[in-house]
Amino acid sequence: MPCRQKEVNPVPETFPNTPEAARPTMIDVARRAGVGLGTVSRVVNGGHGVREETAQRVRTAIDQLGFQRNEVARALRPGKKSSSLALVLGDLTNPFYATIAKAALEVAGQSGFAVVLGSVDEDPEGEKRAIRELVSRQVAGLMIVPDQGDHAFLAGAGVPVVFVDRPATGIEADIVMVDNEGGGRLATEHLLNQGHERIAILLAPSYYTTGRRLRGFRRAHRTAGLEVDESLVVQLPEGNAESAEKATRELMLRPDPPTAIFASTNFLTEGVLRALGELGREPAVVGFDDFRLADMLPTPVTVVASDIAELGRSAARLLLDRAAGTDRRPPQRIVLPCALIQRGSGERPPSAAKRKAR
Amino acid sequence: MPCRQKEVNPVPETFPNTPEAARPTMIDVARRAGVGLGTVSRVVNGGHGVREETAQRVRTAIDQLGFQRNEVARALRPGKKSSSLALVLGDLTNPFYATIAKAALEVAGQSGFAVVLGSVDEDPEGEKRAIRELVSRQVAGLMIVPDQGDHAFLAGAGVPVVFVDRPATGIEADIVMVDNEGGGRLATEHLLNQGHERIAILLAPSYYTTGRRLRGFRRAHRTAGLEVDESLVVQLPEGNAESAEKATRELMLRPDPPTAIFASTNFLTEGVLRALGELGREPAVVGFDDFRLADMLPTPVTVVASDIAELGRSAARLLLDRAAGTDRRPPQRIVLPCALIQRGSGERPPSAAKRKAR
DNA sequence: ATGCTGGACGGTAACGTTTCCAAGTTTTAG
DNA sequence: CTAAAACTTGGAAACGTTACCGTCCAGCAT
Repeated sequence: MPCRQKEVNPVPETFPNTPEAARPTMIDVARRAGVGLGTVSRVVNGGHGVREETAQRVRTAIDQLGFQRNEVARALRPGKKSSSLALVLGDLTNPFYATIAKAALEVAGQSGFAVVLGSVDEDPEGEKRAIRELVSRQVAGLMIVPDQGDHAFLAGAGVPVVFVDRPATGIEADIVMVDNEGGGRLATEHLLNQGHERIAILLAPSYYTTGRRLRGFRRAHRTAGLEVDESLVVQLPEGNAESAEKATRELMLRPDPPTAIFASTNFLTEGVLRALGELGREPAVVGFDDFRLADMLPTPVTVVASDIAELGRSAARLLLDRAAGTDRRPPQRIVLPCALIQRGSGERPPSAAKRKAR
Repeated sequence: MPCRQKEVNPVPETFPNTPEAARPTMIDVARRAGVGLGTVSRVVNGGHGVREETAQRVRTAIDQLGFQRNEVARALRPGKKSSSLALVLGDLTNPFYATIAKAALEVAGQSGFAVVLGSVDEDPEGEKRAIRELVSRQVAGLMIVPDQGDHAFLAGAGVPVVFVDRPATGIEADIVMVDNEGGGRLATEHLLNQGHERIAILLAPSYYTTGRRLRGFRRAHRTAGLEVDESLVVQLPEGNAESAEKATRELMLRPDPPTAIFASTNFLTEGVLRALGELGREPAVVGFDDFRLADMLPTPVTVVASDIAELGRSAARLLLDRAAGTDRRPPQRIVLPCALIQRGSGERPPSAAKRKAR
C-alpha cells in the first residue's frame, strides 16, 4: 500500500543551510483538524457547504498551525489569475508617478490585491521586456503609463489592460487621463487674459500629452484672435529640468523674449524657474501639474493641476472590475478635469517682464 | 490507451466571455519541437546538457509559439521561491521612500527580479498584514522600512529579510541605514560653529532614527561644552509638515526663541520654513535629508544628506545575495555616511535671528 | 420499510514547471 | 573490438491549491 505519509513540520536531521521554516499546507491543516483536504479549501474560501462545527475545527487548526494559503499555488489553477496587479511606469522619483503608484496601491490593497511594480526609465524596448516579465507572473491585470511605440503586443497577453495618463496605439483598452487640452487652454487663456501676447510653451519630447497641451495652447490663441509665434513653441530634446533650463535661458536672451512661459510639465517648470532665477528675469510662468513647495518659491508658482491621485485610483478600480469580470463594457475613457491654481507667477503682467528685460 | 492529447491553442466553439488567449506551455513547445518536456525545461534554463542541435530546434519552437515560462508554476516547486522581492514602506509620495523604491527596483530588475510593493501608511498592524500577504505570495525576500513594534513574527516567515533605514526589534536581520547620529552631530556642530547657542531640534514621533539624530545633537553640545535647553527639544505629535509648522510658530513666539532650528526630517524642514516665511523670522535652519527645490527657496536650505538611492540599492543587493544563498555571513549592518550641504539657511549667524526678533 | 433528495465531506485530477531517474546513445579508453 | 564512462533524452513525480465527482448519511415522502 503506497502510504503517502507526510511528516508535519519534520525536524531535519541536519539543519538546512537555508533556514527555511517549512510552512504548513492545507494538508497539514486537514490532518490536524481530522478532515479532508477539500473541506479545508472550502473553509478557507468562504466556507460554503461546510457544517459550522466542522468549519470551526478547521479554523482552529489553521490558527494553531499559523497556516496561510500559498497564493502561488492558488494562482496556478487555470482561470485563477494571481491576486496581483502590475503597474508599469517611469521614474518613481517623479512625484507625478509616485502619486499614481501610491493611489493605485491603496485601492488595490483594499481589495486584497498586491501590486507588482515595473519601473521603466524611458526606454521603449525596456518597457516591452518589463511587461512581458510581469505577464509571465500571471498578474490579474496591467496598469501602464505607456511609452511611445506600438503596444499591439499586449493584445495577446490575455489580461486586461488600463492605460494611465496617456493612450497607447495598437490596442483598444481602457484609459484614464487628465484633460490635457483643457489644461493647456486654461493656462494659456490665463496668460492671455493678463495681456501677454508673446507666450512661449516648453514641451517634453513627443509624449501624447505634449501634443494635447500644445493643442490647447493653440486653441486659446485662436480664440483670442492671436497668431502663435512658432519660434516660441519649444520642443525640448529631453523631458528633464536641465533641458528646460537651457531652453529658457536661450529664450530669454533673444532680442524678442517672451513675456510669459507655459511649462508643460512639472520638471520643466522647475527648469524654467531655475533659469529665470539666475537671469533675474520675471516673465509670467504657468506650469502644468502641481508640485510640492510650489507655493514657497520666491515667487509662488501658478499651475494648472488635476487630481493625480484620482488618476491612480480610477485606474486601479477600473482594472479590478475588469479583472473580476464585473465590467464588460467597451473600453472606457475617463478624463479628469484640470483647474488653475493662481499663486503669483502666472499673474505677472507683461510690463513686469519688459521692465527687467533690459 | 489514455491518450492525453492536448490541442495546441484550441479554437473554442463559443468565444469565451473572457477573451483569454491560451498561452502556450512547455508541453506545446515540446510537441512542436518533437522533444521531451524535460528537454524544453533544460533549454529554457540555460540549456546545459542538451545537444546544440536539439536546443536550436527547441528555441525555434519557442519563438514560433511565443512561449514564455509561467513564473507562477515555476515558483511552485519546492525551494524555488518566486523571482520577486517584496518592498514594504511608507508613503510613496515622500521622496525619501520613492527614492529607495526606485533604486531597489532598478537593482532587482537587473537580476530579473520583480518587486512587489506594499505601501503602509504608518499603521503598525497594517504593516503586519501587508507582510503576511506578501509572504503568502512566496516572494524570495523582504525589504522592509519597519514601523515601530515587534517584528519577531518575521522569524518564521522562512524568507530573508533586510531592514531599510531603521532596524526592527525581535529579529536579527540585515540592516541598511544612514549614519543618523553622525548626521545629527554634523548638523548641530555646524550651527554651533556659527555661534548659535540656542538651537532647537524638531523630532518626528518615536522613530528609531529620531533618537539617533537627537543623540548626535546632544553629543555635539557636550563636545562644545554646552548644555542642551530641554525646552528646545520638541517632540512632535506627527511627522508631517503641518505639525512642524505649528511647533515652529510656537517656538519663535516664545520670549526666548532659538536662534537656530534643526529639522530632523525633510517634511519637518518644509514645515519649519513655511512657518518662518509667514513670521518673517530668520533663524538659521538645517534640515536632515535633502529635497528637491531646496536650493531654490528664498533662502536656499542647508541640509545634512546621504545617498538615499544607495540605501535602496544596497538593500536590494544584499537581499538578492541572501535569497540566492550566496551570502551566508551573519547579519550585516551597513551604515552610509552623511554630508553637510551648505546652501545658506544654515550659515545665518545668531545676530540675524536676533536682529529681526523684535 | 424503501426509495429519494440533498447536504456534507473525502478523494483525486489537474494547473505548468523542475528535478530526478532510467534508458538510450555516443564517445573514450583499454 | 569490447567495456566503461559520459552525455542526451524522455518520462514521471511532486509542489499546494481548487474543482469536480463520488460516497455517505440524515431526513423526508411514498
